[in-house]
Amino acid sequence: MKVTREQMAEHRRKILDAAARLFRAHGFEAVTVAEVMQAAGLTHGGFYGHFKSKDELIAETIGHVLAGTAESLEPAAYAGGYLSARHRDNLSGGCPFAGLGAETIRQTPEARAAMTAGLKRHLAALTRGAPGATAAAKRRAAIGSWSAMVGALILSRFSDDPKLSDELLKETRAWIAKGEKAAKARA
Amino acid sequence: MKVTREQMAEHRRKILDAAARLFRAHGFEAVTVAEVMQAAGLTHGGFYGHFKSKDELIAETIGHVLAGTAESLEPAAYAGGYLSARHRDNLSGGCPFAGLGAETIRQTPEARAAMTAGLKRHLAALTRGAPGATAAAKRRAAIGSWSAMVGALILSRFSDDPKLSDELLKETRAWIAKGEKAAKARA
DNA sequence: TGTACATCAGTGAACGCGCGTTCACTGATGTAC
DNA sequence: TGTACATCAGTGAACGCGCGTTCACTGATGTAC
Repeated sequence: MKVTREQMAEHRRKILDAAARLFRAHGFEAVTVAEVMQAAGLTHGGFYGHFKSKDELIAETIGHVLAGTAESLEPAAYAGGYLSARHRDNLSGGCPFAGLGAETIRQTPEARAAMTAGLKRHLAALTRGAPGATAAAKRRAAIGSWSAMVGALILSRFSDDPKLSDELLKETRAWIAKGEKAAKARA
Repeated sequence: MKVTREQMAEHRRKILDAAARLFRAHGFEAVTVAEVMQAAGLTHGGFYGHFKSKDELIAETIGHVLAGTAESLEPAAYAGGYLSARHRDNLSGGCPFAGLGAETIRQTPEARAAMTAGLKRHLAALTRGAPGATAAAKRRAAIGSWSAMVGALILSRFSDDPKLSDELLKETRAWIAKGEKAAKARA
């Protein structure tokens, strides 16, 4: 049955929220449209009233989950939470770049564009917060430490040896902190 | 029809080679058993004479593609080829950790174990080649720079802006080289 | 070494299943008067 | 403001398709004698 405009907007938000969690937990391909709709409290048939296709949902979900980035992020401090066991073990609420970045390569141009736009905003925030004598040095520190965070989180997540997994997080945190300390001394 | 034992062993190798290329190019889920067998020059029905299931193929393929690691790798030098446009654009022949690591989280325990074993060997080689005053410093440099390589490759691959994509590779190379130079000065 | 035949790697049609998507229908909404 | 009805968001059965896997069959291999 028909619902109010406000309810429909809320349904759309719920679908995107559910998709954001399910995609990060299981990947784009393994999650079905019916699962997303059930998680949103709806039936699968209504999906196509909100989105043209599953591919459109994927692109919209990336934009949705990456909306609202911080203004400025200090890389070493940010790495403290990012490279934590809590974040590693929280797939469905975790970083979309680490969870879905590799899969996004094979998605539609719209999905890649949404992911790229989010990455640019995130790097801008890290660049603002990074130490460094010059703008180029700040940018370099932001890119280097952010790449290390994403890589370490992915490696630590698939590692089935808990000691190695923890070591990857801890040593990458230390590596980023060391680079930052050196940059601060120079600045 | 029956083939010689040598031919059967070669067929198995061809299946694993084809799977290694296809999985890296399109991911574990998007590649079908029939596609792998066709790429190996066989028909899909014969697949189950070589492997118990697609899941077993996945685990065996990871072990196959990660077999034969280098003895010692110097991180900054290794990053030169790893963080290159050539490697970024070569999905099917590229690094399995970057291409399949994130997806491996949701695969069977056997697949994760094969990936973890390969990562340990790779980190050992990078640790041997890394600069540093102590064993702990070498290990830290290996983990930090390797995480940055994997992360930067993934980010550069999904980025649809060529300038950003190139910048990610270049700045991460520079970031790793800078860290290495500082470590060498200390050692 | 040569022959007879049991073995078994590979073939290709067929299976059951779950997916993305469609569609006829329902009934509350919200607009025209 | 109240009423009549056209609109349309959501439902759930159904669709076509492609997947992983099975299986009866084929015919070359390789062993027993």
